[in-house]
Amino acid sequence: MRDIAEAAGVDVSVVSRVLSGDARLSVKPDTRQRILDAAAELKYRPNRAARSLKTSRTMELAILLPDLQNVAYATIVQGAEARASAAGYILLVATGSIPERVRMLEGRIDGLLIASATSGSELPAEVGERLPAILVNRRESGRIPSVVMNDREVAALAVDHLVMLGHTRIAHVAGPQETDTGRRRMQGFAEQMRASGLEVVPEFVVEGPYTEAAGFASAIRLLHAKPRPTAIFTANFASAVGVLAAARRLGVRIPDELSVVGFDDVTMAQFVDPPLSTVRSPLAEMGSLAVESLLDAIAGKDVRDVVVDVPPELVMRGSSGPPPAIDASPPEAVARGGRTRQA
Amino acid sequence: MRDIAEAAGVDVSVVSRVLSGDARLSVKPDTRQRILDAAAELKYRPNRAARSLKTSRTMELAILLPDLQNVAYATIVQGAEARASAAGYILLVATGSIPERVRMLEGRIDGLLIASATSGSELPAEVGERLPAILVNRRESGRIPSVVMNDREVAALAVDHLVMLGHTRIAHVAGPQETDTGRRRMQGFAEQMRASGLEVVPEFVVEGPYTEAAGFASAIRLLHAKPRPTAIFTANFASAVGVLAAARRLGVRIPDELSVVGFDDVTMAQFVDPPLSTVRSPLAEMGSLAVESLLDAIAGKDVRDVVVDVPPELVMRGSSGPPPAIDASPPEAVARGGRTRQA
DNA sequence: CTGTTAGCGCTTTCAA
DNA sequence: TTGAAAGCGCTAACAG
Repeated sequence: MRDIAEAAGVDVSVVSRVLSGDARLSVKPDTRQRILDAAAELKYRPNRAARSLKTSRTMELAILLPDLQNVAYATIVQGAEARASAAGYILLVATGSIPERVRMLEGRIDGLLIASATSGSELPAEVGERLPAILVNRRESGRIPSVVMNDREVAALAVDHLVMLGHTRIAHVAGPQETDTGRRRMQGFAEQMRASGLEVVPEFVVEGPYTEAAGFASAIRLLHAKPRPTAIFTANFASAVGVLAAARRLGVRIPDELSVVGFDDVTMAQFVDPPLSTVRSPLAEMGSLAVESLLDAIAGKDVRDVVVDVPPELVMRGSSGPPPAIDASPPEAVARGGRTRQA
Repeated sequence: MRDIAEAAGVDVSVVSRVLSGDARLSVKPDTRQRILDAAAELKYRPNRAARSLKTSRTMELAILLPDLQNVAYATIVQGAEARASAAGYILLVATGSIPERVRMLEGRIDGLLIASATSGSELPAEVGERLPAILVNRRESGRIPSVVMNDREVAALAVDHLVMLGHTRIAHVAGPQETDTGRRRMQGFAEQMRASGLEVVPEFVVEGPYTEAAGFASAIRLLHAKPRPTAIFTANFASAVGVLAAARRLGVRIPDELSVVGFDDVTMAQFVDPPLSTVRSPLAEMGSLAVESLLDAIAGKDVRDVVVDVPPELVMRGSSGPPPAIDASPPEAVARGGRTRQA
């Protein structure tokens, strides 16, 4: 920068003003141009450390993820990354233990997005205080504002789809109930069941981690129930894959004997067997809005909880259909039974 | 830091030495303790920007990924992240256009891992020069050292498995031939075919992107060939999923009529239909070694290309088996045909 | 073993 | 519209 000043015949402070893109043009166009030329000539590259030291801003954000393997988070990150870039920020992606990561990130970032599920109070004190933070895809009572999608509505849409098809014995392979998404999706399931005049049978709700293995195990249990459910709504994609595998293992045909609807419409959903009907949720939008909130928080505005209001869609594929005939009309069956006894 | 110095009754330079964990203990234990206590008391947090400005090191690395959706890269990142953390570095994960990302990362990181496929020369000049860099999972003639796994060997293992099962008409759903992994896996395929005395039929090698859709399309083509292959080796997991879907679509039974072997043993492999036989490759090790090389490069050592030497494993599941009877013994069939004609 | 000193490269008052 | 000057917090010679 000193070199540029010299080359342009001005003071470094002027160079700084020009190169920082200071909008108020208290610089003669001629001078500005000379500086710009000199900078290009000398291939000037700002020293971020010096700039950070002076401004105490790093222009870096970070997002803490539970797991890089979960493709749903990849989509959230895409949305967040796009928004962050647009605002001139770098987005750092990290996984692992929250306190440990916060300790390592501390001082290197201007703000933190937390998408990891935490068991409550393990957030270091500085998070949300000295370090602006936003919870993504989860809410928590406490000082940190959140950005979530309307999981209940999305879940309700799935249930509604199954109800419309004629299902009445609908089960739910739920996510971990210590996670906020797991709870809200289950709530949406239960609410929509009741709203449709259906009972939430306790044995038809099985909780487990968001993994294929857990989905598999849960479905095995559900499919051994008598009578068994005619439809299963799973709280994420991996679980749905597990459910499909379980049905296959037990020889339960989909969708003839069992309908399955998943959560989050990932690319692979259309390539599994059968192609998976899913509800599509606004993951990218959530990431993008989370960054927006975070930028507000950094700017010192006070930030409220946000619920992404992009309406979910249902993508119907081969894994859902009407319930098996005998189940489609249980009242008739009962009636016939009655008649039989009368006869 | 000044406050600590004051509280401990020493100079800030001593504080700096103690808190930087300077190994050479040219500090009286007593003094050291006083400083440590004061630091804890005052909740001292180092200012990274100031430190970076002085040392011109940021203790941050970055890895550039083609795509966050590809779970194989998630595993590479895990390995890299673990190694980086152990060395006190933060690992930044980024995707997108290389030149653009490099521009944004420039000055914020001490080194760069490049796992994105690039079409040749689009690497900015500073990469590998001012900014130490290592190519991960791909090689390229040029100034940047690489860390790769032995893709040829891994691919050969898959072919060998199929040959041992008795297959002779083996096809390959190859990755993009403009990527290094795509080329090397195809090479491994071809070499092992020849080593097994089998011919590489050009129509049995179909190239495409590493996606489900491409795998699907390639398999449709392969399965329309006459005679069609009895086995398909795919260059990644997503393609294998596409191949399974295609076989299903055409009513080709797996493994009875067609064996499928995938590349990269991801969790989901055991939950698809049928469970996918795969070769397991040393992804995490590759990530870890890549960071190791990068640290060497940062330290100014000269770094050579590395090939991860963890031997691959074959994980046999339901998608591979002996070829259909008529194919298992083509010589016999011919012989019988001969006899018939003789009769 | 500890203190003195200079300065990393930049921004930002303040004064001219 | 430009220049002078101070200093962000830390490290690393070097001297004592």
